[in-house]
Amino acid sequence: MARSKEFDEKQTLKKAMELFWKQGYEKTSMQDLVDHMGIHRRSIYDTFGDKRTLFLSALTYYEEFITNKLMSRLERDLPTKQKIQEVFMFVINSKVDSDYPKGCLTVNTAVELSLLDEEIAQIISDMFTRTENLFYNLLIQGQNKGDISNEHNPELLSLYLNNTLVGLRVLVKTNYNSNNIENIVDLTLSVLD
Amino acid sequence: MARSKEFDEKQTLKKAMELFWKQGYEKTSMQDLVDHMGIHRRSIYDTFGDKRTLFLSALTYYEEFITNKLMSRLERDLPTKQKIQEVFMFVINSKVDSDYPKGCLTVNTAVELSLLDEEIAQIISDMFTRTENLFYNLLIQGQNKGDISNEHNPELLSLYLNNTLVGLRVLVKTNYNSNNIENIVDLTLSVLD
DNA sequence: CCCATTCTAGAATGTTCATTCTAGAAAAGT
DNA sequence: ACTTTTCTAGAATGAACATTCTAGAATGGG
Repeated sequence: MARSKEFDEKQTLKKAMELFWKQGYEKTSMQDLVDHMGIHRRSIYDTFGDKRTLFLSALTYYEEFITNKLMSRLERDLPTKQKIQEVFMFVINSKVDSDYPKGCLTVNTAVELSLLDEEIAQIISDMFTRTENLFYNLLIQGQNKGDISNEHNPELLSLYLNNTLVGLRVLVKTNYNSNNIENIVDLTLSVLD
Repeated sequence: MARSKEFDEKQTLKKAMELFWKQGYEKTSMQDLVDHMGIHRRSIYDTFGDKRTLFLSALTYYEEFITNKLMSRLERDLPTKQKIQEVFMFVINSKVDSDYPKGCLTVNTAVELSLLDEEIAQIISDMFTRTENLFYNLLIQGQNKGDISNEHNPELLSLYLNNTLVGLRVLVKTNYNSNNIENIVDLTLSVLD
């Protein structure tokens, strides 16, 4: 029937994600995206719609991308506390791992767009809730396994852990001392004892 | 000698601060600033320099403004833990208090500009350090007064409290359940017992 | 009164923005 | 070979951007 697409849609979307991740929504121009995605301006509009729609797709892709990376880190059978530490380390390591920008597109977007775009605000809230659920499930598993005390309230703790993680995803972007960041993780986890 | 300025420089700078606070740096145009500051475009450039310079002034003014508001909340003689709670509540209340935008210009700027502007990254790190010092001083006072255990490490705790506060300043911008936010504060403060 | 300065108003400049367009070449199934 | 779609390339559009300009009115100390 017709000519087939020559670029890989996911791969191209990933390129857009990287740019939004590093620069934010407003700072990233369509020209930047054309240069970085490696396909024609017209192809971007045909495939991904306008800038905002492309951004929404990139945001969704980001969550999938990050979740996959994180989950593969959590496959090993570790004590619950250590699993939770893995989640924190995953965010902090992005400071060293230079393949991707420091920080987190979800937090960046929460800060940049939540007050200005109600639809995006809701998407971001949902994403935070899913992270919270991840902690919640780990804690419940821990209580079932017996390495997390039943005295603890998993619902409260998951809110608390999620908030700490949000904070870290801001601090890793600054010139903040990285020893400090590890100390924050240790102290936060001590609540689980 | 000459005609005197008709506008109050601080008051006009405050207007700029409000706009950057709500919209961020990139999203705020000079036209927005002209409309909101109520002085002529030319007067903005003459008085405050270009957009980035104006932003830096607004950021400095913001810290002064917020610090003053916060300090007046801490004048009363309260137990240390309650004083620290006051600091958290101050941030959270901004969610209800509609005079000013939700969230915090410091955190917003950390997220939006730290990776793109080294000078701003340093300014933001310094601002975070000063918040950390605020906590540190409260904790030392508490240990001297005797209502904070000497077992605690004030340096570690000040990092920890600062990070929690950063997280909250992101979450208050989202549609996140506000009951959750109070629970996070309570659980964070329980570490001080 | 005079002159330096700051105000007002809005036009001008030149760049960059997101988006759409024309125009034709390349592929793939019928 | 024909048709349909997607590709390439780059120009066009019209708005918005930061910044600077001309031009004159207002003000205040000498």
